[in-house]
Amino acid sequence: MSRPEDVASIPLFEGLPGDEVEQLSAIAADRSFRRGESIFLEGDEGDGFYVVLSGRVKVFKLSMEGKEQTLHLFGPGEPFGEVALFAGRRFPANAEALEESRILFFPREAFAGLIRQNPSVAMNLLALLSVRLRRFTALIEDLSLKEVPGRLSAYLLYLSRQRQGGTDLALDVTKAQLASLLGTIPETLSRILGRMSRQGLIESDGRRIRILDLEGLESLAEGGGF
Amino acid sequence: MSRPEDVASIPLFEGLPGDEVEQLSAIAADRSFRRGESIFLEGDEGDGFYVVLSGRVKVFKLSMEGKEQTLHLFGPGEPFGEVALFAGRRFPANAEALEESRILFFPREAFAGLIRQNPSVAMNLLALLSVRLRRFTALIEDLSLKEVPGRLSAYLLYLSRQRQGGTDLALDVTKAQLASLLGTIPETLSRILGRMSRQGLIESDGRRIRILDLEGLESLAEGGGF
DNA sequence: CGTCGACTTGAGTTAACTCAAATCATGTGG
DNA sequence: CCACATGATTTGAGTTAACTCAAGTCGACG
Repeated sequence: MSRPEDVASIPLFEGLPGDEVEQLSAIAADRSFRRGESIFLEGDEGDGFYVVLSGRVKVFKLSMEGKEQTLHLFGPGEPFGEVALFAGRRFPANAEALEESRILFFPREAFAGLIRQNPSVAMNLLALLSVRLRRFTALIEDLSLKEVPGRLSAYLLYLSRQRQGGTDLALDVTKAQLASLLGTIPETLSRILGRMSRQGLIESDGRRIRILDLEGLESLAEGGGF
Repeated sequence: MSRPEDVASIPLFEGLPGDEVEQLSAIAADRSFRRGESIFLEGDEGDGFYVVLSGRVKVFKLSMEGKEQTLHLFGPGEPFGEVALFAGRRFPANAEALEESRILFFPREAFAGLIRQNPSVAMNLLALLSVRLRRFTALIEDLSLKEVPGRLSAYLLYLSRQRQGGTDLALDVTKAQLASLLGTIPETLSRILGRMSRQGLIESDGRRIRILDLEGLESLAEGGGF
């Protein structure tokens, strides 16, 4: 159903013996999704989990009124939907392809044994879930204890760190997407970008953002007022 | 350092062979904390993890201005601080005893081997982290997509479910604590309890809350307006 | 009985939201 | 190469949930 080299390329399965990889790829389904296509919905039965091969996937919550809170964006090599395997059986959120994406699906049974036999897979999973827990902790902190400018600053600083401290950033998501990631709405994000530009903290042109005052941003991200 | 029967009573170690329990209890430190005493601070090096034997522990984030967001309350049998073992090495939040508590500390090295040798411990941990991830997902949803009355309703319904659908609830935390759990402040919580009482949704007297209109609460928790 | 912590209430402020509309960017078909 | 359609972004005006600060009130315990 899927190619062994694709399975072997997944960090989660790093160091897995060749025959196990073969077995896994025999049962994994290789699926494609178009931009905007739904992969699963909150409440769906979680009969397995997914790994992004190419493209990008958004995992998000939806409120009754239609507001969206993005929990996480996943790119190539990253697994998602595993939580349903270990607790609760149902997906706690929605997943949708942000662009044309190729995605592997591993059915649940394929997996129980694998983990027992391969402690390294279990360790990888533990590390993975821990990292995600840490991210969620940060998101909760942001939502509860920071205002939008603080969250935006934290995000920009995170991007800057990811690029070895570069101050020339190019958003890899739309601003509406970024708003959803920060727990706000596009209008608010737009106004705050404007304000931060006027104050000389950043320079913003479309998806290109240049950081002008790193310390100013840091103080904002820590919780300093405007 | 600690008693084997205490270690054996921890659900995480369920089904662990006797000699492993002995080994673990030999290296686990049995510590006591007074009400309000700090167990660790955000940013501290995580050289191990903890399990509550008795009492209660609050894990929380603190903002610059002193507002607190409770992430989780832990009771007897529950481990906390494990995230630092698998990712990041440092605690992402603060922990403090809410009351006189006895707590076991397991140093990091005690553990790496244990997991490799005992798949069931690894599975227990995976399940544990998954449940926590699910809770955090719900908390993020609450903070981002619901207003305080919705969060409070969800919490009351959760308490009611925990008590087999009973409608007579007794808070086991102070209202200030509850406010922090819901991501708000005591004043706001107080006003909203008042409003919900006036509307006949609940009856509130000190820490005793009686649910009068289950459906009304459910509609609020789903995101319906007041 | 006085004190301390927990809780409530009042008054005023504000960040962020909603709704509506204008503007800009991009890509497609003619 | 232009004109329009579509989606992304910005701007404006008005509203509101929840916050801050300040001042009670309540209740339990020494």
